[in-house]
Amino acid sequence: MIDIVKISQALSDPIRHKILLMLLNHKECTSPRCPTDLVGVCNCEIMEQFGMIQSRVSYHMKELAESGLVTEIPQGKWKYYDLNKEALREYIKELGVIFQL
Amino acid sequence: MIDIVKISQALSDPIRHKILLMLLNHKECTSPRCPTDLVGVCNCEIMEQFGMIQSRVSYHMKELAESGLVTEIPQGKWKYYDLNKEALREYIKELGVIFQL
DNA sequence: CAATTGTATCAACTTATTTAGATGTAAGCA
DNA sequence: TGCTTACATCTAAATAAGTTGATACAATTG
Repeated sequence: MIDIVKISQALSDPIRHKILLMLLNHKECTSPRCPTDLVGVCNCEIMEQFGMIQSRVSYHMKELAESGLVTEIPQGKWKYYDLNKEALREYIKELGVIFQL
Repeated sequence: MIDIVKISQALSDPIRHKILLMLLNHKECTSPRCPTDLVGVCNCEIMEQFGMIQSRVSYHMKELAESGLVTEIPQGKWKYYDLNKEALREYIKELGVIFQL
């Protein structure tokens, strides 16, 4: 079941909002370090894209994952993220239902 | 223009969420103090419904009004609030557009 | 197996949000 | 006009959220 307040909270931070958009439009990670041919965006990309340190990225990705907006895909040492469009769809659907739109 | 982050922020507080639902299902204020036959919910109702002091209600209603989710209707000494469904509709529409749902 | 790499978590700190109580202001009423 | 009522705003305090640097840990690599 969807938690409207929690998802709203996750969406209410400008950086998380940008990260979600990045996940949406992601291309394969070009870093030679990362395994290629994987779905999702890796932490290193997010760090580079926004000039954020690792623990900060980790914190925000955890928030997003706990809200359900993002799916975590651990790959050995690495961790990838995928936008959970279905959660977003349920969120807007639920808003429509409870506010009778 | 809709500010997704700001509206998400407004929605991300449990009390504000409840207030919005109250505005949605409001009936006429039964308090003998208030002028009748007015659209909207008055502050006194919100205070009573949630057992909140006046300054707290004032704070949250300002947040909601500034996000655009709520319309303020001053009536002399009183202030009434109306749920702005159109803002909610634009919010979910915009989410759909930017996240390509 | 030792060194390296990627991520998680912790503790300390900073910043933002929420709350309560006090005070201000303007409208309505005796 | 003076009193009361409804709401706004300010200040201070409490709580929550976000940031950073340090440390821990597990997977990978040489």
